[in-house]
Amino acid sequence: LTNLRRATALSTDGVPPNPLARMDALATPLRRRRGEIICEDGAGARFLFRVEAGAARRCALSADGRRRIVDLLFPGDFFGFAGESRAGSTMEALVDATIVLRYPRREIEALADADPDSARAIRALAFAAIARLETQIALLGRVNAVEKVGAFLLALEARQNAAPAPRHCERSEAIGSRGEAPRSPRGSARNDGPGCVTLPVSRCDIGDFLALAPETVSRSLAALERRGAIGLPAPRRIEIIDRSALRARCDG
Amino acid sequence: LTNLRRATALSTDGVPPNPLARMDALATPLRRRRGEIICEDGAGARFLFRVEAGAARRCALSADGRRRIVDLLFPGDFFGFAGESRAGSTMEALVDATIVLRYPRREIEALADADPDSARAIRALAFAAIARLETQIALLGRVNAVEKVGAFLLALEARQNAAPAPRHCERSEAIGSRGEAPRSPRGSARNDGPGCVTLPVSRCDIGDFLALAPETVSRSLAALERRGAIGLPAPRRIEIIDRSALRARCDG
DNA sequence: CGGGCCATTGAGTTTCTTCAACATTAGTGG
DNA sequence: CCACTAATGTTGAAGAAACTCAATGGCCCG
Repeated sequence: LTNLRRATALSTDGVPPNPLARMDALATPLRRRRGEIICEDGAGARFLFRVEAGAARRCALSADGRRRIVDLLFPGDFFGFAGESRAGSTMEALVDATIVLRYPRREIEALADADPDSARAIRALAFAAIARLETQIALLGRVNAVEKVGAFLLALEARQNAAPAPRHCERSEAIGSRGEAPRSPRGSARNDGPGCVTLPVSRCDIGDFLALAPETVSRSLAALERRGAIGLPAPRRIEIIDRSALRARCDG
Repeated sequence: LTNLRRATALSTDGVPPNPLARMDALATPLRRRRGEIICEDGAGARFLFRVEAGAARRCALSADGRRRIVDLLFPGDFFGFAGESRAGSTMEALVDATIVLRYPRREIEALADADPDSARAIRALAFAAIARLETQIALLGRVNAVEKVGAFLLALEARQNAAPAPRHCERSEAIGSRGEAPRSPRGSARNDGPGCVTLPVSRCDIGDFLALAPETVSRSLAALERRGAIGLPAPRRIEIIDRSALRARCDG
């Protein structure tokens, strides 16, 4: 995947320079503010999505009215592979100035058939999505609430660090220049400094993600702070002090 | 996916008749008995796997010695996309006469580059794996143990029914003819009749899959039986009597 | 027939959830 | 500039749920 990013960054000529750019030529960019819905229900059957900037959550409503966050999406993450025929499935922006590219599924399939490079890129994205989901399964499989939260923090840090530079600068800048400035005082999904994670989600969201009550999330964070594993300078900012203390109990 | 199966079943000529058969030409069939290891650790980085017959579980050992079942695999299911660099990851047969096809990753990638049909088939398999994992996430997100077990039963029934006929008959029969007979008195992963599921796994396995203690699994099954949702003629056989009673509480 | 694995059931304990109150912060309008 | 409001986060206490430990019985296999 790093190769793909590098190729993207270096592309300069007018011809579609790389597989991702060729795909993006088919895409419709969707710009959303915090809390706004990006797509609903069966849209996943006709479209694929990729987060370009910001962050998003994918939710599913149960019959009992409980909300489940199935996936957290950060820049570079794909979504929509499974067809998503499930009802009550929504995708919402977590921060302001979230940009999601929407690809028509049929055209993407046609592009993949015609262009092996694009097909390879799509496979890589699908495999990345699988890895993401498997990490999530390993997370949910933990027994302890503290372990769940600790592993969640490590996974979040890894994913925020894994997307260091904005890709497809030409496109996202073009969009950003005609909207408001992309800075947001508290909603940034980007990592600020080594060992420091800015949570783009509330305690309640984390709870829906980890199958925990929000109070339990709060208590688990407090417990991790007490034992010196993390620091909590602000509710949405977390310093990861003792990474091994988290990993020791949370390694899968 | 049904189109792929139909095409496979109808193929008769000598030329590699369809994408899956072209992929299978690169595969090494692995035949395992119940409990035997199919692959270990980083093998997923070099290979892809597809279950041909029987059933398998994919496990990950935590640091605390706890075992997590990350995925249950039935005929047609793929595995190995994510590279699986995680240590302590194993894949084991759940029933006798389990056959798994092992594909060299590099050759599969090369085939996908050269043959759009194969690439499309691989995408379809990857998307199916994503759907599988998302179902699993929705399962783990449930709060109640009874709900988890109920949803697990429905998902298991759906997946066992989704693979009605053995694919690639020529190949698996050729293998079966030089081994023992594929019948197994209690290990069949196939559905036996409408609304009846044969569990290929122990209560302990189910617990490792759903993040529950085996006793809780047993109690949940007993509770579902008491409320008339299921019948338990034998420990490994489950009649699904009131599907809506399971779905009402377990719909995602 | 004995041994081991699996499944079930019971009792006690830990953990998490729920309900509630309170603190903090951001946004709003006077 | 300040009060007000709403959303969010924290903390406490009671209850429910699941886990652990333990014992029992069934089944298959040697």
